Amino acid sequence: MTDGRQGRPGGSGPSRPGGSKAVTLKQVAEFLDLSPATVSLVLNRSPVADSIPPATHERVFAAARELGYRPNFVARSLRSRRSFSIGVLVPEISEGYAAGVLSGVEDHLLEEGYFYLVASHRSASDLLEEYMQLLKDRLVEGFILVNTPLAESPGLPAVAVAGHESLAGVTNVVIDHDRAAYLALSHLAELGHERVAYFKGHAHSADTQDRWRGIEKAAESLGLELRPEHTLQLGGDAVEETFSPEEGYQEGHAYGRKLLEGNGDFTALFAFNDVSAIGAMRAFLDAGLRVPEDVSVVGFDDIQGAAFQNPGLTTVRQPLRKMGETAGRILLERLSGDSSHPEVVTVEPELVVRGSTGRPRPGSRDRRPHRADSR
Amino acid sequence: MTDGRQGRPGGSGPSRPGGSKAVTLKQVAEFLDLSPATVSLVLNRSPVADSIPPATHERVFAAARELGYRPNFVARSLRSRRSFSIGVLVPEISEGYAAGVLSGVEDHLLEEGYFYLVASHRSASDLLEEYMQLLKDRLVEGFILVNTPLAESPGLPAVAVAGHESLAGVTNVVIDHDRAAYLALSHLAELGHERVAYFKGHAHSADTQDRWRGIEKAAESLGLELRPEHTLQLGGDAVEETFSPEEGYQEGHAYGRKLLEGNGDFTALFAFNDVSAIGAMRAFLDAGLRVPEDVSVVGFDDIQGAAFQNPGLTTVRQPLRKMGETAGRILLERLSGDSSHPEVVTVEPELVVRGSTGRPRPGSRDRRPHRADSR
DNA sequence: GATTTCGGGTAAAACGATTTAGTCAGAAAC
DNA sequence: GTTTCTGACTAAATCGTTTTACCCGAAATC
Repeated sequence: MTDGRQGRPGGSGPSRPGGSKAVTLKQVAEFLDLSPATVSLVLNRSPVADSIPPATHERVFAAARELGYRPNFVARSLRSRRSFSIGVLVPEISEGYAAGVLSGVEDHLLEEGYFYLVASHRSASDLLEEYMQLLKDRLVEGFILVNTPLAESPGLPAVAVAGHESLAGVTNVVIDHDRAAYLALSHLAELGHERVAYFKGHAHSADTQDRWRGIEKAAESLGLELRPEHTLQLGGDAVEETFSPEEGYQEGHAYGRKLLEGNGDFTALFAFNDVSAIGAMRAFLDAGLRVPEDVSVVGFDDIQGAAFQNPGLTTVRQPLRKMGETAGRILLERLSGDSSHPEVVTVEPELVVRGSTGRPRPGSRDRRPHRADSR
Repeated sequence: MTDGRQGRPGGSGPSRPGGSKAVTLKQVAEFLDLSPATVSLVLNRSPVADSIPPATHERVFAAARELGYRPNFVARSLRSRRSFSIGVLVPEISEGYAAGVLSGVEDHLLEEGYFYLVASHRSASDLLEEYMQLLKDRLVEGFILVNTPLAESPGLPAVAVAGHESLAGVTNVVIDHDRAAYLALSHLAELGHERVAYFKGHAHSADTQDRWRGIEKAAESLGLELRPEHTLQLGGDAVEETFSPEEGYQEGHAYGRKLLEGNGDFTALFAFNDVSAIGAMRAFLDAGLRVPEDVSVVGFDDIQGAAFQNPGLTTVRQPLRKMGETAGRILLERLSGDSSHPEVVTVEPELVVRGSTGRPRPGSRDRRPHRADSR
């Protein structure tokens, strides 16, 4: 709790509709024939007020309630130099990722009496800096940076979600990629798959590297072989560009076909994200393969559309809400004086099994496109 | 622009990293050997400062820049009783609808120097009221209510997006349902469809009624017949409940089957939203019908997954961003003194044609489930 | 030469809290 | 009967602006 202070006037209190000005501390004091100082000390449960008798405490609270006193937040902010607000920077708020994380952030903050100000920087670093400055001007007490690359330490406590760099003083909340890779691959291995193809993410993304390391470890521990010809890097030479879902889908479709054009000797695909998985799945279906009978497909993220595919996409869900909650919690802990903070916190992904994965066909060694009757 | 005031210190200005306190107006004044009043008047381009010679103006600006002066936002707020913030209330921020609208809201507000505070009330009216009060405490200058039912007038200027009621003093930004219905139905009519089935929305939603009226008008003007046996109401008796996408999909699937169990004499479906459209599309495919050859399907919303269906879902896109922008613009206009405001503003939907619609089969009059070979 | 008008400012009162350093009456200690 | 404590408060500074009501010397007007 921030501090249990300032009991909220009960729902029954007078609500001062419209016209009349808000009640100030001074008015409460006059009403009680006390000084504003006393009223303030009592309402804030200051230790200094310990010597004030219980009867007075009660009179003060009763008056505050009766008059519908609500402390002026701005005045209080000015004096105490606290805003009970934090700044959240995201690439774009309408994106599913950012929105999911925000939901978790909000949950925790509002409970503790904080609000947050959001700004979408649309991956423009000048905008990012400008917004950070504006937020500091507004006295935010800390930052949460969602998927936002940062050149230098912000001057305030900060927590990054899926941060790209590790920066001094910034805690990074990330998904446990090792675990994610293990969940996906052990699921496939248990079903009997031995030859799995992969889409790697775009070259410059931090996620790409971490995830790939996770895949290497998991493959090793599960006895799966990683073959270069089964590994396609999405995006090719694109330099950390933001792709629209549409493009991601197209890319997945193209790379799915590309996989088939290789020696095709694989029974499952672990894609880098859901959109490319869906694109690839479509390419396989178009080529007359059946999913999951001929090829199993696993995605990553669990976007909205994943469940509505035919078959539904098996995928590794990122616990966005939880990541947001964690980020919010850690930031608030730091704000209330906990100067020690971990450099990185991982959260557990979750495997969502749907229809796109199944056992490989027994004799699928030399499989080739199997013409389905329909289409 | 809010007011061009307070030239931002150029990027080259001293940035006072960490330690040293922020520069105050008083310090600037002392540095210049002027009074704080003068400096304030000049920096704010007050008309009172007209009598101050240009040379002094320049000295003041130069000093402000050089010292890296940034006005204390909170102090200014306290004095001027303005916060340059607005409160946004949404059912749940991670929902695609709210996030899309927010994106538009943000766009406009940030440009004008405003920030916004969001609170998700999760459709609990007590939470809603509590948050509104907390936001008022924080001196927000107005509200934007996204898809949020309101019992009584908030005490501040407000704009609702997809508001359920029309409330005094609250402008309602809604999609033009008449136009939306016309877009969808004229597309189907042009393709040659004559018998169209409908999913109506849940009974208690305002959208349901408006949309249905739009459908009636459009059907009439296009010479389409509305048959009761082709009209299914989603949700049955559910009382304004929030359904998860999963449930919506299931419902669409069930109702799609229900349609087929009727006399089945329809060649197209106009669903209430994308999830139910996708569910129904799946039901049709499961039943061996082909989309769009046997049945065309049109959705509503254009959710993320709509494009990734097979076939891609033709749908009426709600211009969420634009609705947010409009809401933001109208609210700011009201805040800058424009007391006249429309009661309702409609924005134009957009038809997105994908693969799920096509010409009906010529002799489809007496069609019955056509068993496809696969499945 | 006395009055008015300007030009170029400034003093000081808000805004509404928080908080430190007292004050002041009465009880306790000596 | 002083002195010393307490207990119960309060005065006033402070946070950093904004803004109204002056002020004062010099030029213009009568």
